[in-house]
Amino acid sequence: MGRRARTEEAKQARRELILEAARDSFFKLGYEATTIERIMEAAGLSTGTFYLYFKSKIEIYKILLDHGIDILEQMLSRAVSHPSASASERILLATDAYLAFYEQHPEYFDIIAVISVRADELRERESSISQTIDEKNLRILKQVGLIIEQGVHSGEFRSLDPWLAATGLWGLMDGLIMLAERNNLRTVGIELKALVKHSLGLTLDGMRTKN
Amino acid sequence: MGRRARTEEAKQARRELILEAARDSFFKLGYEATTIERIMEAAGLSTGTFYLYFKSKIEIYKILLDHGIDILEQMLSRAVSHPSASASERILLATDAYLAFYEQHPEYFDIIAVISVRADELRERESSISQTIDEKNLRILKQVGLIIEQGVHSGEFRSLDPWLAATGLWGLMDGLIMLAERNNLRTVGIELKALVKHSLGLTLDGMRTKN
Amino acid sequence: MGRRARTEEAKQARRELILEAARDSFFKLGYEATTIERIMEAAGLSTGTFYLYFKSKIEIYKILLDHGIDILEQMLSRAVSHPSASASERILLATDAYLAFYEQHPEYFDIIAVISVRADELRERESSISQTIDEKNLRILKQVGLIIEQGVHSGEFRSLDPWLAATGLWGLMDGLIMLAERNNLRTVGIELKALVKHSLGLTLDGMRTKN
Amino acid sequence: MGRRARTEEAKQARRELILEAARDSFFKLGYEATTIERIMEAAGLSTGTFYLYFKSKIEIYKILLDHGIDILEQMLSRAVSHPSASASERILLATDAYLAFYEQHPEYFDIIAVISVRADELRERESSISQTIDEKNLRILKQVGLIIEQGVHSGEFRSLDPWLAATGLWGLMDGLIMLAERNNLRTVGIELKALVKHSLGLTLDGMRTKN
DNA sequence: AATGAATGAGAGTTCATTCAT
DNA sequence: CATGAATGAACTCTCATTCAT
Repeated sequence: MGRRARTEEAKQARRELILEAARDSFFKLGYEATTIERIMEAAGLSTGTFYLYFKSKIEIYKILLDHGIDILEQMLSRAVSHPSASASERILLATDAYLAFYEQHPEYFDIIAVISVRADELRERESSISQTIDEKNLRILKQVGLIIEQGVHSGEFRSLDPWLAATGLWGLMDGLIMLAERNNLRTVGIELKALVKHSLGLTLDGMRTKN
Repeated sequence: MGRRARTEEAKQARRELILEAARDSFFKLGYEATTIERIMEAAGLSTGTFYLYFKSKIEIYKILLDHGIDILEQMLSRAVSHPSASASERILLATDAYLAFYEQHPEYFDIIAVISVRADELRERESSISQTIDEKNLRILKQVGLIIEQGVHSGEFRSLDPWLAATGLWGLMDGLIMLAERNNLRTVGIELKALVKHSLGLTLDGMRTKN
Repeated sequence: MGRRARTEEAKQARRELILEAARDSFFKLGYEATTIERIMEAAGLSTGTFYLYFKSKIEIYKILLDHGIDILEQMLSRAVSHPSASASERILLATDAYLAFYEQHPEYFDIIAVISVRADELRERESSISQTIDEKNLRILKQVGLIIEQGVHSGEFRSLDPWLAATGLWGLMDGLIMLAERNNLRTVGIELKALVKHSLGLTLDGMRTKN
Repeated sequence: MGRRARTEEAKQARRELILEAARDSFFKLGYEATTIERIMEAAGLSTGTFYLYFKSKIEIYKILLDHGIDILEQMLSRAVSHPSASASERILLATDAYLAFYEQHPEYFDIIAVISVRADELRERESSISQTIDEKNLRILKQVGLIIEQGVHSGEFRSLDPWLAATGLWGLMDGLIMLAERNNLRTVGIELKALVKHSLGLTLDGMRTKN
């Protein structure tokens, strides 16, 4: 890449470069402690160039949030699309995918779930992005909801509100991973995977039809 | 209260005033976006006065964190001390207490659960407070763990690791309330209480002995 | 002493108490780093009381300066008043007195000779005190000048301007002690007393009549 | 110079500009009373720009101290390098150089000799600079010591410790100039040059071999 | 298009001084 | 008289953003 990104591709590549640098820094230092200068130094570019590609610090954060959710959505979609599997199995696949996302993209997970920026700031400016994020979040939840619905239909799960159940399941996953994030698990000597397996097992058990 | 807090009570009242103002601001804006000037303006006092009552910005934050956990612990202890109740019922009492804490002290909940300060800064200065907080957190978890243990002993629950289950249960509660916090529930038209009841029902069901 | 200084003596004693505390702090921490609160804490009084006895921080500094010069003047007068001694001997007595002043009242010496306050600030407000200080300084110099004059008259010293010589002698003493103050001597392994003796010896030798 | 210093020279020039402004302010107001804002206002730049060129307030002070000693050292070296001259003459050349330094660079002299910063602060941060300064000070003293040593060897001076004598000579110079600095001479109607000439004459006379 | 020097509005914190008690 | 809580201006330093180059 030359000093100037004349072609559209070169520009895109440069944009990507900045995004990566920003993602790493937001992950390592959090939103407030991340400076534009630091991002651009990591990207091997100058400070001013940042504003050629992004409008503001908060904008790039939102874009990353958006990216993260995109990746998660894709990982989930792929995981869930095993048509042959039972609903329980597909839910396990989905939660596994969530865990995998956390492990493979911890930076994105942090940005999505821990959210170190105050919601206000996130909403204030350029609310269009915020809306997009909300919509994507919803789409993910819907996927899980659909699986549960099918499980109920097929008689695998007892009669329950698929939406409620999906939301609860997702809250559970978020909550557990957050415990891990805050190092609260280490103190107790519990491993995240075991915890998820255990908690999820209980919940799925509760969802299944009793005979 | 006069213009100057001469008596010990007046001083305590003023301290409380500042704490409240700080709590509100930390809740609304997060740690970084909260400024001393803003806190003191809300308290109707001048900036310099802050340092008559507190050592630093991070100190007041830790104190609030500590307060919050204290309140939560008390609410939980009171709720859990129904000796006659079954394990399930006592767990419901505990989670109800957690929800009540969230509803009655949302600012505290935010400070405790979302924790918007970088962990580093929280640990760096005056680490004694950080330790206290960690210990209290653990104590809360232990209370829940004990209930489960008793439930296992009494045969109400099937054989399971009380610690794992308690941690999972707490993660679930955190996760669900956080969804509510982020307004994710409103979009889906779900109420927090219903969600908690539902999710908890499933989990407890999974924990119970099957015959 | 009671909580209130009703009698004139009690007030004077309190004034003295504050002055001592201030002197110690100015010596240990310098002018800028000394705070009124610290002074009054050391004096066992409250901050506000300071302004009952002194107009400002700079005023008390000037007063101490004044005190210091008073003490020095007295020590010198006493030392010099050996009427029987030769001029050289009396000069040695005077310089010894200066050294003794430095050793016995290092705090005062520091305030007088090192002068950590900018001259501007010293002159700006209430110039009357500054004038007094200047006058006293002059009086000290005059004493030394007189000794030299007598030495010249008696033929012990060769013909020289007593004022010039006195000023030079005093500058020498100040300069040497300042070297000691700045720890410059320690690096070179020289002791102040030896240095003074040596330098003064040379100068006095230069002053004496050659045959 | 344009509004922005793009080239390396322009940057150096701007750095110099700030250094000059700082030097003047340190000279006029002392270390504590000098503010970054004031320095930069004098330099015609904004406050933030200061930190583009210097790390901190104490750093720029140390740099100036260093500069000053450099200039003095050079002036002395040049003055002293008259190989043909006698030891006395070379000492006079050295002291003349010191006086010239005081007259041509009074701001630097003040920074070097009066030293208005508490030694602690000077040592605390980035102690390497402090060491350099100490070393340079020593080097200057050594130059004078060498001259005296040669004078003793050549028989021009009587047997005396060159180090002691050099230190004493330097203390004398410092002391005399400081008298001038504090305006103590003006009151007495003495001119610095005359005073130096006189005092130095006496001392040198004392150092010479008597026959 | 790219640079990075410059800006300036704050940030947290300190402290001489005031004044209600 | 004495107190010490309260003030608020001033301090050093940071950083998102701008804009001359």
